[in-house]
Amino acid sequence: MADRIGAGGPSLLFLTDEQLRQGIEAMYFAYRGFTADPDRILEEHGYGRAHHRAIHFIHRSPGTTVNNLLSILGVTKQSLNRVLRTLIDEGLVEARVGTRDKRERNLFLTEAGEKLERALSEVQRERMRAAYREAGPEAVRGFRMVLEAMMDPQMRRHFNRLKDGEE
Amino acid sequence: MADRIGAGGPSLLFLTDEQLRQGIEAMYFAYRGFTADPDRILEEHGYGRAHHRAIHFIHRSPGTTVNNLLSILGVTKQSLNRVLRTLIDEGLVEARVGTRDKRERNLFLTEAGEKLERALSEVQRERMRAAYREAGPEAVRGFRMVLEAMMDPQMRRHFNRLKDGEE
DNA sequence: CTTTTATGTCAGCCTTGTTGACATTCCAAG
DNA sequence: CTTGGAATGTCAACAAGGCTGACATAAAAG
Repeated sequence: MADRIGAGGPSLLFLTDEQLRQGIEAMYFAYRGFTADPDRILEEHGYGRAHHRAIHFIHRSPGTTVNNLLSILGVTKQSLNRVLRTLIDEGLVEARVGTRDKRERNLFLTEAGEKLERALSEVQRERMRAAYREAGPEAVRGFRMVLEAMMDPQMRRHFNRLKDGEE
Repeated sequence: MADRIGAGGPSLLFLTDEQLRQGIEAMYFAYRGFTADPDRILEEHGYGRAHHRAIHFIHRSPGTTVNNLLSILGVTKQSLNRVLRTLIDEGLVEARVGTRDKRERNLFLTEAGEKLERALSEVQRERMRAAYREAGPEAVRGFRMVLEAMMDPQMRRHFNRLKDGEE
């Protein structure tokens, strides 16, 4: 015990390599749970996580452009285009030619798109709600703080912009 | 303000759909950061996340079997085998025939394997350390609590078994 | 001896990422 | 008005890493 204190003090025990490694594994296993429920629904429809991400952020920012979506998702336009094409062809997403700049496409969910979005976010929120309830409000604040500190600066900007957009 | 209290009380504000959605987005963006640093190193070596996961858990439990790894990673043996084959062929992993049960293969990292593991976990721990330091010990406890509550029961069992194995 | 288990391997498919090349549309600067 | 460049779409090809199904082998278990 004395040597542990000598190694940095009890207040820094949460920074030991062992603690950090447990945090890494917790992050890995938790993310598996985080995606498990939506994955099941997506599979029924023949979609994947890429479709989920597009649907989520279009729902979140109706009328967003392809470029903005590319910046949030961090993939190539070809990848995103393939996903968007499917969603548009199957009537979940509508792409309206931009009013100000006609080169841009403003993306919206159709009624069918909104319906799938609700189904996906419902199960994901339910898992989050159960975890939040079990851990309590104080833990949730800590959870949010650590996650935000873990983001790349550019992702943090996107995160905060989305957050502040609907306060 | 009064209607918010009426909607469930101030202590439950962390369970509003808006709060839950922010938690979902935080999880998504943070996971991107979480994997970004190892991904860069892996790319230099021509490996992917699947190799990282195998290396991590073999390092974590030297002598583990293929079956145990399958159960932790939740992929098919064909998928895992492809990754292990590469790692064995390139001299990062050694597969010794089991002593007790000769059908089993006990997996170990070679010196080269341990070296890559150190490089990968170093950058990942560094990001985790920075986030932990910024958020503080209380936040880290909350972070861990929420993540653990978010896991599927089977993953939580794996997580706790790994955790207790090296206390 | 037969069955089950642990593992490996081959073939083929899917999603989702990548790069490169090229067409179209259209704003904006000259 | 013309032209350059930006935003977008599209086609082709490729790779990683999931998946399923089928089959082989060795060894443990009954």
